[in-house]
Amino acid sequence: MDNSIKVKFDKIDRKILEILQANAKITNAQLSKDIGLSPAPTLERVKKLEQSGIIKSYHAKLDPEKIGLGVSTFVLVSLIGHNKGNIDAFMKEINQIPEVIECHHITGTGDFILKIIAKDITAYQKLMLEKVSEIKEVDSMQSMVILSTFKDSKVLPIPE
Amino acid sequence: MDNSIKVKFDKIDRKILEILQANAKITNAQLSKDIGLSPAPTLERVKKLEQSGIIKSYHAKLDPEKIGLGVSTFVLVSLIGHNKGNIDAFMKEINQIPEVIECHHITGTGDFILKIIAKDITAYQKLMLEKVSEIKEVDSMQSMVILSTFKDSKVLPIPE
DNA sequence: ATTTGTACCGCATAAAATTCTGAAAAAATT
DNA sequence: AATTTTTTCAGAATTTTATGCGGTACAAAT
Repeated sequence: MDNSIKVKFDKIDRKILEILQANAKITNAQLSKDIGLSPAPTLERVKKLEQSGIIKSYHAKLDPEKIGLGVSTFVLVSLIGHNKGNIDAFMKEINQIPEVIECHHITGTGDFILKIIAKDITAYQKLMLEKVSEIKEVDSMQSMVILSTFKDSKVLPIPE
Repeated sequence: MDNSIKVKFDKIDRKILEILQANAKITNAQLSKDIGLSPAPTLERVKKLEQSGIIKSYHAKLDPEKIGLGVSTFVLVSLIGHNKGNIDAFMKEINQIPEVIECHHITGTGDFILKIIAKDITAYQKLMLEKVSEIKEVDSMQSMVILSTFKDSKVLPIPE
């Protein structure tokens, strides 16, 4: 049995997705030229991709430095227990901390990996001590400070 | 001396940035209502934020599952040497692998952390064996497979 | 061969973005 | 405190873009 949600899209749709991932602000007219269709069916395809949930949302990407966010980190977090209750409680706390941009449940070293962004090291330390460490389900943490980012692509490689 | 690029923005700009991070497809008319200005100055502010580089770009966010990307991982990579030449060579190779979505230079355990996305475990293994491991500057690697993602916010917390 | 459905185009219209002009507010200067 | 200068704003006009609507071609199925 196959429970996965299948949404089919062809070569043209794939091209649309690639373009919109890289540049969501392109006009429909330009997009239609790039993919070799007229504007009407182009827009129709985009709408379908949105409705089907293949395109989830559109976002502006900011320059962290320019808005005063100088420190980004990954944090490996181990919980004291691995039962559902603990994980849910942990997640609830994490969701209330806007500086925690990502939270993934992972295999391997720790239980979770977080991506955190803060103004500076001082603000980061404060955040970790007063917010993250305070979550009672948290056992140990290991921080990895990002020294520089070489690649941060918003374009996923669509298979086939 | 302060070499950082200072770009000032006020409370209204901050609100614009928050909104556009969460929803880049909002119309200028609606955005202007949300922030309490008329369309003309609202657009002017957005354009300035774009020109100053505070807003870097706009992107469509896709559903990885629905485009057939079932496996995401973080990989800690140690290089055999830490000199600039090695790092540059490594970066050059990494940039040619579209499945590597992110690459950050970090402190701590390893030298780099990568975010990789692939169709399935088989494709992931193949990618790691034939592409990533083959980079001669790579010493050791440690993979962390993402079991589930609880938070993946595109909204950075703007300080002040 | 006929039907049925799908995807396309071109055009008309609606909506949105953008530009322009002048007024008001804020900041700086005297 | 008054004046000048600069910045920011609103409203209307214009341009650009998105959207909706037949109508047509093509493909698959009967």
